[in-house]
Amino acid sequence: MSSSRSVVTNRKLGVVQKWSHTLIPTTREAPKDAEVPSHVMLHRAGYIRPVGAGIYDYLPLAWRVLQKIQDIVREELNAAGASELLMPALEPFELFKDTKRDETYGDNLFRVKDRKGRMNALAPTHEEVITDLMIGCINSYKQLPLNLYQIQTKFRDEARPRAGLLRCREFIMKDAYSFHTTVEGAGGLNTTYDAMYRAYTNIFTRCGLDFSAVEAESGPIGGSASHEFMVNCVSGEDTILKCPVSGYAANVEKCEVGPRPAPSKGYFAGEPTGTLEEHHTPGLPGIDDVAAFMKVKPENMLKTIVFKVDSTPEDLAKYGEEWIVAVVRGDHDVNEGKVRDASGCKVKLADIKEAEAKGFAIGFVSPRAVVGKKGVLMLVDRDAAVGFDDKKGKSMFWVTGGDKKDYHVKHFNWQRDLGKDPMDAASHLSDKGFPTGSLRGDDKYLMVADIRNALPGDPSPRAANTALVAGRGIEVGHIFKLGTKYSQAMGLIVADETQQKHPVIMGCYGIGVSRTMAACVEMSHDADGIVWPAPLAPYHVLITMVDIKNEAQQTLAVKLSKELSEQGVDVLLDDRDERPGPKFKDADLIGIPVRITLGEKAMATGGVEFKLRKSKDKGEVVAIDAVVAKAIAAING
RNA sequence: CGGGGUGUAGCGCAGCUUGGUAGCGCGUUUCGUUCGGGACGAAAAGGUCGCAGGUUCAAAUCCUGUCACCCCGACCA
Repeated sequence: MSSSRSVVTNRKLGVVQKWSHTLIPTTREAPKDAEVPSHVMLHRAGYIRPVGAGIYDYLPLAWRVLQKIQDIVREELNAAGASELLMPALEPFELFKDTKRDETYGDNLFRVKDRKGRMNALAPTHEEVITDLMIGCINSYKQLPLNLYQIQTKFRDEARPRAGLLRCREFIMKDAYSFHTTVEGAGGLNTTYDAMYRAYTNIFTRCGLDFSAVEAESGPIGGSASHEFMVNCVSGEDTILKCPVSGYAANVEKCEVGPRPAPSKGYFAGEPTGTLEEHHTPGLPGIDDVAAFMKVKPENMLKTIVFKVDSTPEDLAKYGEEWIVAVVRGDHDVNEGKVRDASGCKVKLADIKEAEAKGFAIGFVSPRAVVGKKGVLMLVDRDAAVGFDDKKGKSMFWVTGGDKKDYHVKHFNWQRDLGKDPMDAASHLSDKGFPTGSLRGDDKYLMVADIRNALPGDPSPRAANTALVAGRGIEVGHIFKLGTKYSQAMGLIVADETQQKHPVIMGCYGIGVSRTMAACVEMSHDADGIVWPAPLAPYHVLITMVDIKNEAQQTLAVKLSKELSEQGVDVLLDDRDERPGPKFKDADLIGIPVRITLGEKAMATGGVEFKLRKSKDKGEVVAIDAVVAKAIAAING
């Protein structure tokens, strides 16, 4: 055994674990509060146990899976040029005050008071800590670029922890931070970002996951500055849209809608379909309720959402309070990020009381509400900015709010009922052919833009005549171009060749390690239990002795375990004094990829039974001296 | 934070309406018979009914408060 004790070795031995010597508390039933498959399976198979809301023990099997994920993460990040370090989970609260994240993170930040009465935070992420570290270590461009990462427990006081390991208050995360003097060129942020994108692709591919890399809500630098890595599975809580031709994929929060032809008669143009009728619509909370009551389809309604501009103190002094009113079709959803981008203003959903004081009858607002109000820009989604239905070849029929409580109107017409002609107000066309307006202009109070969430069936933004298709996913990784947000706020400044001082440009890159384990189970399980991809399985091979008292089986179990582990295979040996039934049930539950069963019948013919967890058949008998090679081939295959 | 729900043995549940000495299944322990997909028989251990008040001769059960957990929504670098 001397070789295995060598300090320097190129061998990696597998482990052999006897089931009776470890803790695998399988259960027939899951706790009633476990609903999602990963939660049920990880509990029943003895991987996790709840400690509190959103807090779990990782039992030996789970910890082995987590370590395998971490090993892959380390190898790929090290190969991508990153260095591992470890920062504390506990940090002084002042660090969060510098970047105002004590406010922006809000109640999600765990706060801990120490014996001296000083406030500390349990870190939800480490931008502040690492920026503070770098301030003390880095002062020249010659020391950059750098890419540093850690794998560590993170804390977030989630409003509602749920779905087992998928949304926890304490979880394991890999977080990386890169530091640069430039965005472009050698050593720039983009180079590292691309390297991390490749590293993430390698990591999730090596984990055996079916995943998509999708564009996510952009960072402060703009462009495609953020990508999410999503495990594809129907139970995912995020909706993603993909273009089947170009490979473009994006989170629904971000997804662009491809070019659509402008209305044939022009935006807003169309004859009234009838006189504007007022209808009393009491006690109808949603668009669908109103639509049903008015006997129209939601797509014939206009939904009007009031945002308030999050003004800087300077703008507030100069322009006063400013508002953005977004109009979309009733069956569409307003996308706040697109409203922000189209208007060029940071916005937030208006406070109901404040908006009502301004004269917006929240819940019953129509486009008419903006007319005559100062400091209001109306953004109209292109699908709502029409008056003529080109498909039907006749003028559109709109139902919208009555601008007073419990009233809606029918036969709203853009040109007639706004009080001003919108075609005139929005007479300037953007380079995309949209009418444009501006918040601080005089009479151009409205503009047309893409401000709604994309939907399946919408045209792809990257391929002609192609429709977007929907999928669902679980976010397991996120890479992000941070820019100078933290370096500027905290003063991480370096001098360049000409002694000019610049804030350092940063990127950050996260992987939810514990969530990846759960997402993998969501993606890969059946009615009987977990089906691990070999790279993440806690053990590669499960050897089951049908009768532990049978000496031939004992001898063979030891022999096969030794041969497999010497080849680097991790072996779990079911040596429990149980009847075969429960052993097979447990084998399926815990999901080890290869099961080798030592039983009298097969051994009488010089063989053992060999079965893959993922296959539905009953397995086959394999000659004893061929089984090691066959197992390794199956694991590597 | 809004809406809904649940706390009774390790797990899953019944009992509560109509107050009267706490039960079932699984699991656990022992013995026997079994032994290839969650065996059978016998015996046994295990619960201050989430917690605190109150009503009552008497509270798992009725009342008040409180805590915990879960689900839907809001939220989610």
